[in-house]
Amino acid sequence: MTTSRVKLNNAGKRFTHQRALIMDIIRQGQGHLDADEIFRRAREKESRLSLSTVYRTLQMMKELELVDELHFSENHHHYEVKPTKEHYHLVCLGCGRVIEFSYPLSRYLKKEVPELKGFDIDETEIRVAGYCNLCRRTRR
Amino acid sequence: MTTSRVKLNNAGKRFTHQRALIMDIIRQGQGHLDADEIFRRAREKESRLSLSTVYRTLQMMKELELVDELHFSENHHHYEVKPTKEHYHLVCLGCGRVIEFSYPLSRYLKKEVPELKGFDIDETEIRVAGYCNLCRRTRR
DNA sequence: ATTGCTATTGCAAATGATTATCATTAGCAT
DNA sequence: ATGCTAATGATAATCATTTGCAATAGCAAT
Repeated sequence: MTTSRVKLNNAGKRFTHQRALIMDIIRQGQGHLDADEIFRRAREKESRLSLSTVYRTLQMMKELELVDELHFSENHHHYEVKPTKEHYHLVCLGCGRVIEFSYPLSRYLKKEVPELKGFDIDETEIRVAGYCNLCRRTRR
Repeated sequence: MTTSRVKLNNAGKRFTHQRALIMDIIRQGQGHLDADEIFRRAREKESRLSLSTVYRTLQMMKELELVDELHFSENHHHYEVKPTKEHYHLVCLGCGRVIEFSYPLSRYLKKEVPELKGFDIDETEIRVAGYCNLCRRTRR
């Protein structure tokens, strides 16, 4: 998409086809791919792509606020395109499935808590962990 | 403390002094130590302690619900004793400082969202990232 | 107390995730 | 088309966590 090209150029960055590819994959990934999965999918199109490039691109897109990094209960992160509508995540501890839900933060959380604690909010993440309807059946 | 001893025994686990030490350190750590910091502090008392033991103990304490694992914007986790009062965390992106705030989840988030999505909730984590009053001054 | 079973430990090596180095390649302003 | 320099690929380095295994030590039964 041309909008990311503009955003990159404005930041003095180059619009490479590796970056375009990685962004496309995240966009199509429906919001919860990890670096390695992005790498594997991108490699099918561009077999010489390096994993370093994936990490570097993710890092950069985070800084330019084109993507958000999500922190689930794992030791790697997940990525989604910067969302237009406010939403958070249910993560299934059984199968790893991620379900989005929309939720407008209360005034209390957005204004009063940060004021009380003298804090400038950059981003808020809500992660609800549990078991999806398939997995709770299967559990012992 | 004798309560963790009982909890361990009930689960068929042994109460070793390594485990007692690690729990004490987490308890005194005021809720946001990572594995390596726990290891370093424990080592001052018990110089032969192994890092593996720290990881294994954390894993076990998580399963027995003696500690909670927190996921900040880093690639390692942090640990706190299972809290008695509901609270969540502000994390400073400048200095890493962690500030707790109490916040009762809305009925909507606790009941309606999971029902709507067919989800059994295990735990909920809210992470507010930003800059504390010291760091927002220092920023360019 | 002593014994015996086996969970737990320490150590070292293995694995997984991410970052850094550096020579080569390729955007993009001119 | 040209030149400057950011970005890439490949590899090695680093950080975080897990695993395998022989030695050790809880703890239940004597």
